[in-house]
Amino acid sequence: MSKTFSITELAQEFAVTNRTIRFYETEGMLTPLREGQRRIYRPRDRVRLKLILRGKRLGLSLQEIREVIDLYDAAKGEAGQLQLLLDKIESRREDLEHKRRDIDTTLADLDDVAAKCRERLRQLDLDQVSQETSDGEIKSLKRGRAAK
Amino acid sequence: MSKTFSITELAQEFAVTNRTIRFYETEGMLTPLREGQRRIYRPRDRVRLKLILRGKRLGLSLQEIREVIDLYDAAKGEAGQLQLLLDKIESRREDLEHKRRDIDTTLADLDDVAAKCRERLRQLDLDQVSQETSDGEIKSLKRGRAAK
DNA sequence: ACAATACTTTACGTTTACGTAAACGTAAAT
DNA sequence: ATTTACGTTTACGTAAACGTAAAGTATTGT
Repeated sequence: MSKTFSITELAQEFAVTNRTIRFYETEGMLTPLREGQRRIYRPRDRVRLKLILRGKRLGLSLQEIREVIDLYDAAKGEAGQLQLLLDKIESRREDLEHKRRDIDTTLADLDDVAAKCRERLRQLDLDQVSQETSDGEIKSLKRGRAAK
Repeated sequence: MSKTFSITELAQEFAVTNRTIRFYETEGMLTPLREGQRRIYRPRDRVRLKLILRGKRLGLSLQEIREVIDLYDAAKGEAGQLQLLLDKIESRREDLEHKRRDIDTTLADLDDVAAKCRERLRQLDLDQVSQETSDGEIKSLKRGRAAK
């Protein structure tokens, strides 16, 4: 009923190699069906791959990604496990929020640098204009006027 | 005038090994002064180390981190370079914002799982209470009532 | 029938980011 | 004087995450 995918389809959709997808399988992170020898990926395999790649973008190791995915799966688990699970989730949340703050800080820093950049560009423009109006033509680009 | 640090001070402050700090130096990412044979780290070295480690938490490779740091340094660069620099900054910003969205998505997912978790816990509690009131004591934990 | 296409397994190679051990230098404390 | 603490260089080792052939299988179009 629901759609399935070949290895190459998935590889292309997510811009990874077939080898990478097979590797994730040997690591027990994907479990496609087989049709004879060929791998058949169901939507749930695709979701998993998506989770794996998202984790990678965040700099998680495959081991950490495995743990995250286990969190999802563990939602099937029973009581005693549940509190432990909630604890793990909380800890993961703290890690992610830390990363979020890192990102925000970095973005602010980049803004800062970009602002100084644009300022400097404006300054160079002005230099040029005043040279045009006072000189009638541009001789050469001034260099070395430090931005303090 | 301004404070300096020994390698171990820095290592402890940021919870890395001395080896790691030396490694970053061989990679040209840190350039401490020397006092005889010993390395003397200035505040700017400390800032760099902080940038490096922040980058690592975000999953950047040392190469990528180098490029980010170059962006900061390149703020000394002149005109022709400036636009190119702004472009690089913009591209890095997009990458970070992508990661931010990834994080938000993941946080939302985790919330979801946690919610289902708590719900299931409440359910288990209720089962237990009804068993206590109807039975007078707890026989065993029910299992297998799928959450659908 | 046969070539092309898509997929498979097996297995060794590679890069990154350090770990770890060996052997030694320098300065302060006992 | 020598132990202790802290640092140094040199160099081989290693785990993670794939890359990259090599050689075989299965299906599909002509």
